[in-house]
Amino acid sequence: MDKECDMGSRVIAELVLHLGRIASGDGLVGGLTPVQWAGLRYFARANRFSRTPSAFAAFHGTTRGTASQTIKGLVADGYLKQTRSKTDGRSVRLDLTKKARALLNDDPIEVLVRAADALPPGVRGSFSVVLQRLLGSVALQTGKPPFGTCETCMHFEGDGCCQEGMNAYECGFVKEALTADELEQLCINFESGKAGPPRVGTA
Amino acid sequence: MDKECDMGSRVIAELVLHLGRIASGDGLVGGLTPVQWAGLRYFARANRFSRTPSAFAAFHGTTRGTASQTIKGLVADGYLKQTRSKTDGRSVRLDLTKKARALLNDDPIEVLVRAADALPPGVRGSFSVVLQRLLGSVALQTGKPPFGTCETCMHFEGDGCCQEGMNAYECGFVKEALTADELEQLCINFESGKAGPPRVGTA
DNA sequence: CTATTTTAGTATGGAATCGAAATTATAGAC
DNA sequence: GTCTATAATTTCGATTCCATACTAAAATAG
Repeated sequence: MDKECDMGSRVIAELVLHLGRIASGDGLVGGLTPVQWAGLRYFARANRFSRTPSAFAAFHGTTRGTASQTIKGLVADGYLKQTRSKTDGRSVRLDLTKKARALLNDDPIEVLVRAADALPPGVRGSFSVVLQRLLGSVALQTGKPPFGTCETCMHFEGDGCCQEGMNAYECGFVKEALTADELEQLCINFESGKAGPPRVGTA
Repeated sequence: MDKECDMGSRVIAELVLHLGRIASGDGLVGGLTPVQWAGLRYFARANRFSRTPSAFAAFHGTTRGTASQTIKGLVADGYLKQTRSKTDGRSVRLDLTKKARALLNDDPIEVLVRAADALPPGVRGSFSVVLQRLLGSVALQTGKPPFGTCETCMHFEGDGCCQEGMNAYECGFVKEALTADELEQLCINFESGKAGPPRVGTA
């Protein structure tokens, strides 16, 4: 019984790894390596506080040195643009170029996106929830940041209504206002804890 | 609407990749690289028809040359044992040594196994089904073998009852008898098509 | 039976990746 | 001012990966 459960869990773990491997596209796709694709995806999904070499290293589970190399290649090829922070002379922010956004249409994981898109909507939703739960659990065990979005972050404040003297949305961690777009972007400072806030706009 | 669906699917795809990456363990774990771990897992789960360098290359989505190198390293370190086929002088079968089976207890994906084990049984079951469906869809799009088990394979024959002149279980593709254990092992010749046969034993 | 083609597996060389350690530069503490 | 911590980069050796070429055995054609 316990054995049977354990077997099912191990199959799930192996399936996740296998699916990730064959979907990430072996070798070069569109001139980019799997690592470079991972970088492009990250900088496309991360919010402005998280588009740094260090945050990408943490997200990707590698060292800052390796991350720096990957980023250097993407900058040299014209996929990322570097801008130094004005408030912190050490910090650097990376932004995708138009060339990169165009290339993302040929992302090799589109095969997996299409596969997920073929699922019934209800199944897709619950599947996504389970994935995030697994990710949170693994992140907790390995001591890595879970990288969630504002939706379920304990630092998220605001209800979408512009009241006097306060912003519609705000991050209590960096003490800055957030645009509606940024609520869906990944953040390295994510911390689970608060129940999901009310959402407006695209329901 | 279509956009919203697409977004959810893309998030799912990225989650799968990310989860696979951070769960596969960065760098050496127990003296093995992630690729070597993948090899050990494969040869632990594949049936005797599939424990060959070519099958592993197909499963892992790499070339035969790379697979051969990985296997060479595992054989040299005493984790795999090579035996040449008696019927086909070219073919080679790889089997795990006791040393390898012992090491598999320290598999870095145990963090993901534990995470999956913490899911409610019902959720775990349906999650696994969706994973397999995604894998099948991706395999179909990329033209790779889906690598399933007898349970839903169209080549599977038999009902567990030893009748006169026929085996309890048999594979219609390689025309050989199967043991009960082998029904749960991965096979490169898997082809989806037949509804699941009745199962006996561990329900 | 012999020649050709196909298949299984193995080497080799170059490009790329990775991680550890050392380096530079800035921020903040005392 | 000095010291420590942090952000990012550089360098180096080991490893991985893929493409290509190669050997050997089996299947097929004639």
